[in-house]
Amino acid sequence: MSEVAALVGDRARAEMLSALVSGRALTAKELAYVAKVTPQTTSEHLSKLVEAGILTFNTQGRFRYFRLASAAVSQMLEGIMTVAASRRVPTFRDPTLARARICYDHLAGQLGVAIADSLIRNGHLLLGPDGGEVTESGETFLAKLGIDVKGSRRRRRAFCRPCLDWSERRYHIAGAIGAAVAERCFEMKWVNRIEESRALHITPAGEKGLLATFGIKRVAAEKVSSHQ
Amino acid sequence: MSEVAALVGDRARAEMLSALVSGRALTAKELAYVAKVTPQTTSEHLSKLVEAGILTFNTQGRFRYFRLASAAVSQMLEGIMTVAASRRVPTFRDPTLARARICYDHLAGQLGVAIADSLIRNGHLLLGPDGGEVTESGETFLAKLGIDVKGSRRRRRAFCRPCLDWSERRYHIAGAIGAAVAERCFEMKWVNRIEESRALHITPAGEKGLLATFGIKRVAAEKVSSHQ
DNA sequence: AAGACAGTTCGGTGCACACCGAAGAGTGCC
DNA sequence: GGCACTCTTCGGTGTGCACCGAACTGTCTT
Repeated sequence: MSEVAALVGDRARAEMLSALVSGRALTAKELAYVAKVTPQTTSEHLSKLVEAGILTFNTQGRFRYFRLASAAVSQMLEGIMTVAASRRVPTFRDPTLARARICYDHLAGQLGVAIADSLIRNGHLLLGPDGGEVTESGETFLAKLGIDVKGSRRRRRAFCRPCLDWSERRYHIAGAIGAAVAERCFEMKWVNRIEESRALHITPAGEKGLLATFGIKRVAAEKVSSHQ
Repeated sequence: MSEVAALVGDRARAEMLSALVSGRALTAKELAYVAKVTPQTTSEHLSKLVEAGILTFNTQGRFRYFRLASAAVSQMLEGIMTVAASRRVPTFRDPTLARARICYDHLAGQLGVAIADSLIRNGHLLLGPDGGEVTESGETFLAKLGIDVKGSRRRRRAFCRPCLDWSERRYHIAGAIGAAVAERCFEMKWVNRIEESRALHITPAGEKGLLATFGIKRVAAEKVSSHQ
């Protein structure tokens, strides 16, 4: 256990892993940039992480694209982040990140929690610490958005999993259905990735769509959450 | 994130934390013993872990009893262990640990998985990566064992949660109901804690009871699991 | 074939920190 | 009060390892 934790325990490697929780595959040079170390040092770090089964890569020409090796790794990192965040003063280095961000492959932050809330309020979703489920009305509702719930359900991975949000300290939707919702939001250009970050930008079309679909009024305008 | 992971990343501290995943509260001296370092060194480690919100302690006379600070910490450690175990060759340092052990406050290892399997097979329990639930017939069944399912359900903590077993690579029951089952097994003297370890010993009464109740024939006799 | 660029390997430097011995503070028992 | 015991604080030592510069391999471009 200590070997794995020690790998995550290095500042530079932790920065690289945080960047990869976005689910994207990044090249060694990009990772060097986010970790603020030279390519030589990055290379050492990456080979250790691959050796330990935390990352995998595939080579395309002279580029090497690194990504998290498994969902177990992603879950481990979320676990560490949750403990780390629980200690921190409620000041976020990046308020954009608290507003809307990507968490491996699904939406998180105020936006992720707001979507989950809206679905729950309207009887489309059940979500608790033990797990989650989409109701029949939810299946119909999401179909109108262009999401194939039955298809998601058939996939091997967890279908609907609660994910504890480290900034909001509440649950948002993960699993196949969480990924499907996020994918549709990208496709419809409701949200854009902000370069070099897990943060997301909500487009004007997104503001409209989110209000019309989920009744979400500008997450940006919401006060910093009021719990604890 | 890196600070928290770095704390777990030290060999001695990781040994202490592993010992505490058993859910028991241990004194500084006991932790010094499991970590194989002097009391002075242990004291430093413990104060760092408390400072970081990973451990808490309560003082009783001249003793200080340390325990994990929260369920989030426990979940983080399980996550790290899962990733660490996924890499290891399928040789366990301690086969007793693979057979039956305590995982925070519930049963794990071959025994934990076998109990979950039996309950599922008989329609008493639903358990998947997304969560779990006890059925009506399960409620009746567990009541006969002396477990108050409704009472467990009312508790604030997660009621029935899947926990990925690092030795079996399959799910066993965690959450309030998992803790309740474990507690009853202790009360009925089906299993005993083995000193200084998370491992459990199955008593002769336990062998009988487990066979009669769950149809489990000696987990000790089972072959080392056949996956991967 | 030459140059540009991505990534790796090697060798050396410097710092952070785990560790222990010695000494001190607080508690319990007789 | 005196002694035993648990735990902590302080100071000094040793080492593991992150880091970089320099040099090398491999791929793409022109």
